[in-house]
This record gives sequence, structure tokens and C-alpha cells, in this order.
Amino acid sequence: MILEVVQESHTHLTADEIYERARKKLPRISMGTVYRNLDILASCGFIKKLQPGYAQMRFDGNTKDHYHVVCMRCGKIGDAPIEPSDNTIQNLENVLGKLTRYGIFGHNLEFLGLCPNCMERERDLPENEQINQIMMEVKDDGTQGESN
Amino acid sequence: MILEVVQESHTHLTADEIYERARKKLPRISMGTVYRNLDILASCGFIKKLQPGYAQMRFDGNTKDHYHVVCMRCGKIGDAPIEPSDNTIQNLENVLGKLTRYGIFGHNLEFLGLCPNCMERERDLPENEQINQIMMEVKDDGTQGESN
DNA sequence: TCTATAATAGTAATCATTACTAATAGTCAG
DNA sequence: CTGACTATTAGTAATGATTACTATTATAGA
Repeated sequence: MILEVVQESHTHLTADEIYERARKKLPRISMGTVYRNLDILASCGFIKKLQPGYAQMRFDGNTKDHYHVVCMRCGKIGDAPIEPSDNTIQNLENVLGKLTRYGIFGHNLEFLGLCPNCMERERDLPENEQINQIMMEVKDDGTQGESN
Repeated sequence: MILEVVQESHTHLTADEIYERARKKLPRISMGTVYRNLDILASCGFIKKLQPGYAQMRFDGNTKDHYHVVCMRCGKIGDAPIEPSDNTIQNLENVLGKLTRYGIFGHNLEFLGLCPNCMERERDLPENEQINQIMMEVKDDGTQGESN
């Protein structure tokens, strides 16, 4: 049933989103059961556990190799309409295997950006200019004296 | 001082590793101070905050664009001796910007593998064969009957 | 029906990170 | 130097996702 929930949604759900949806089908299910079964499903390869650079894991019913676009603001994940075979990253793995003493077993490529929703919100924030200016001043570190 | 700690180490330290080292220079420093200053340093661009698909953040004194090799077992991070400009990922960003309604501002590429230490340990585990076999059986799901 | 085994619900524990607050350090005018 | 004002800190409490634990419940077979 948990597998169904993940596969039916074509988004990339967090554990608690999966819990919510699972509860509609099985109201007495517990969070522990959700986590345990997600782990089992992932370790058997039925789903994929995504760990973007954010607090929560997300789970993907699409186990085909593909890349993601991660929203830097809200953490939402979208599929990148790009074929992994179209590029040269596979070759980079081979190169790395020879250049380093690591054993290389794959790679993780995610594109960082803002989802359509957060893009809109971003435009409405007047303080963005200020922030950029402050950051530049700090970087300059006053080595060239202050202007006015 | 915290900036020094991060820059002096050419590894990719976790917050508590930085705390330990900072304490040797300033024994009364607190964890909160470490976190706060790491955040400030990162938001000013003096260091980089890495968020590999593992529990803890890590911090990098090298702010030049470069890729990492992440150990799947222990989480250790190494630098990948590969130039970001040598490949076509930048182009992929542009493509994505046109194909999706996301605003794309960068990408995150990390190679997954086992560090030299963990590679060695891996070889010594006799149960690996068994695990692989079990996983294959589960995936097959019995749809083709069992071959003894 | 009885027994043995596996899975579950509910709760407690963990652990990295963040938030909070009282205390400390720094700055500067007088 | 003193006092007042501000910024930063230490120490601790809170948070929140995940994991661990345990008593209970479901399942399957004899």
C-alpha cells in the first residue's frame, strides 16, 4: 500500500506526506511503519530515497535514472527533462576511478533553482537589493576604504 | 578564528569537528557560536556549506567551484580532481531553464563511492554475496517461478 | 485451536541544528 | 576612567526528522 502511495503520486513526497496519504487508506497506520517500509522498498529498489541538501528525505516512485531540479527556497523537487545518457558524466566516473583511490559507484546531479511559485514570491521582495549590497561590502572587507 | 579552522584543514569538516578544533584555540567557545559564525561565513561566501545526502552538514574552506566524492559508508568527502569547466553541465542548466518553469541558478554534482578505508573493510564482509542474492530474489518477485 | 513468527502502533530516544536568554565584551562620548 | 548603549557570546532549552524499542496484534501452519 505504501508502494502504491509513492507510485501514484508523481511528485516527490516527504515521509510525513506519505504518512498523511497512507492514513487515508489505513487510518491506524503509524509513522514507524511508514519509515520502516519506505526503507525496505528503497533497499529492494522499488522506490528511490532522495536526500537533497535539505532537512527531509523525499521518495521517488520512478526508479529510472533521472536528474532533479531542487527548489532552493521550499525544497520542492521536480524531474529534469534531461537524459542521463546525453552527457559525459559517466565518463567522469571512470576518470575519477583512475585518478583517486575511491571506488566510484555512481553520481548525484541535481540542479538548484527556484520553483515557479517561489520565483514569483522572490520578485516581490524589495529587500533583495539591500542584501546584495551588504554582502558585497562585507566581501570587499574595507581594504579600499569606505566611499561616502 | 573559525574561518582559520575551516581554511587550515584541507578536509571537509562537520560542525562538531570544527567545534573541537576551535575549542583548542578558544576553550570557552560554544557550539552555538560555531554554528552562527559558520552560517555568517557561508552567507558571505568565505566558506561553503556542503549538504551531502547525509545527516550532517560539512564545511569547505575552498570556495572555488569544484566537485566532490562522497563515501557512501562513512560520509567522508574528498575533492574530485575534475574541472567543472571541462564538461557540459553548464549547458544543461541553460537547457533546463528553457524546458522548465524553474529558475536555474546552479547545480550540485557529487560522485558516490567508497573511500579507500571503507573499500578495504567492504572486501572483508563475506555476507555481501548473500545480500545481493536476496535482493535479486525479492526484485524478481517470483513471477517466473523459482529455479532451484 | 494452538503455537510460532512476523509486522505493527504507539511511544520514547537520538542527534544535528536552531532559538533563546542572561551575561559578557566592545565602543565611544563626556 | 565612567557610564550607557550595542553587539556577541556561553549555556541551555527547544525543535523536528528519523530511529529504536516494546507490548500488542495479525498471520500462517500443524
